[in-house]
Amino acid sequence: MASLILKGWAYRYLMLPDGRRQIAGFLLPGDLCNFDLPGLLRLDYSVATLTECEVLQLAAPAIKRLAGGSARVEEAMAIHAHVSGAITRSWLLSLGQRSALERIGHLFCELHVRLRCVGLVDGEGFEFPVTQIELAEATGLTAVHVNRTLQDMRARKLVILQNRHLRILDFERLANLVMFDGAYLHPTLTGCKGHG
Amino acid sequence: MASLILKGWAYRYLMLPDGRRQIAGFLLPGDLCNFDLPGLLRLDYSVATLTECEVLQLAAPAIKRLAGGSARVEEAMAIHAHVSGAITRSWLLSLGQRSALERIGHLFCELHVRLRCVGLVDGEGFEFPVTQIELAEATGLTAVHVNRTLQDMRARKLVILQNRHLRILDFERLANLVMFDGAYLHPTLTGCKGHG
DNA sequence: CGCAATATTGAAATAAGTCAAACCGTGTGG
DNA sequence: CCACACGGTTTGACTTATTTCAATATTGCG
Repeated sequence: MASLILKGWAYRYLMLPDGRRQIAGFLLPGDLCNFDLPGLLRLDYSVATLTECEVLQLAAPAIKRLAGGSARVEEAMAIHAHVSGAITRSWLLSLGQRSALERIGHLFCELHVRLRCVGLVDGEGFEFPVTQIELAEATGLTAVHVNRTLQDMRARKLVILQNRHLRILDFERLANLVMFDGAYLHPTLTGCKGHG
Repeated sequence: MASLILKGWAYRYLMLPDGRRQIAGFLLPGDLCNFDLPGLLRLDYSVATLTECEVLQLAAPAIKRLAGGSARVEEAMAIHAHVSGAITRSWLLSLGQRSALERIGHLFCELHVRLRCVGLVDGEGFEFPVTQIELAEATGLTAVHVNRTLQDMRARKLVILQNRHLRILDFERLANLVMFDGAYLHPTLTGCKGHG
């Protein structure tokens, strides 16, 4: 059994017994999650939603039928699995090596590209239903520091973030500044037809 | 095509264009890596070795034959894939939320459990061919800070690390201190037959 | 209106980083 | 067999990015 997100935002997270929490990835429309685990495996993370979501539940036999029937579907699932691992690794790189501004900026770029692939970005940017607290939990920073860093980014005219809406003012410049290279997202294989 | 590590240590890593480097996981005997990627996918990470390694290369058709032929093998590969994702997520939790001592201690616990599963731990601990520099790159810290933290751990009689050999003096105490819970490694499904 | 959740601000504290030197073990070559 | 070169470790003094704490706005919403 797997879940295909049709609409809305969700996220994966892990927790420490003392309450510290780490968001381990955002789940956007088009994303797959909650795979059936073989045998006695226990899931190591939890999932929560940020907005109302529409989710298509795919029962195991249906998946097998689909995947077995068409090489296309099988390949798409392999691509999805790989890209989703690559995203997690890119977060690892961010948390381990990047500064606060770089982490937040890189995340913005990731989400921009992923949302663009599913047609959720327009000239005005995109809906961004993530509080500063959650942003902090995703980037391994403090909400206070996220706030200050966001102000810095605003002052530098990198982004406009208000009313749960994010707009990247100059994608090239931001991507350059935070060393974002979207190749790992394979946007061309993931629904999006190029153009920047 | 995949590679099965038979002997030796290796690791996955990612790099930033300016040279910063993040180790994204250690590859130990019994681990699988370098899967064939569908179509035009480009691998987002690199692999390097810490010691001489013996690696069994499995060609794609051979894998398919194996996996298709036996539900056991297929399940084992699914378990491996899941546990290896869980390890990456646990690193994310470490980098995002844990202190220096917790990160290093947690990594020691992870490696202890994984190596025990493949019979590479005895009463004296285990071989640990990782320099402090690499330990720093794995934990998102500075080599200098790793050094000082290690001294602290030594002083607290948590571990003995010398001559590329690591010994955890009181696993329970260390695991408790750094909030290590090995459930995500599923040691019982991964070769090891229990006993603490 | 008025709560409850967010966002923002300021001042003070601290974990971790930087820089730079010294130290150590070990293998190599003269 | 000594010297010295190399990678790794250790040390000290100092800087800084980020956290902490605590108060004050602001916003969305029933």
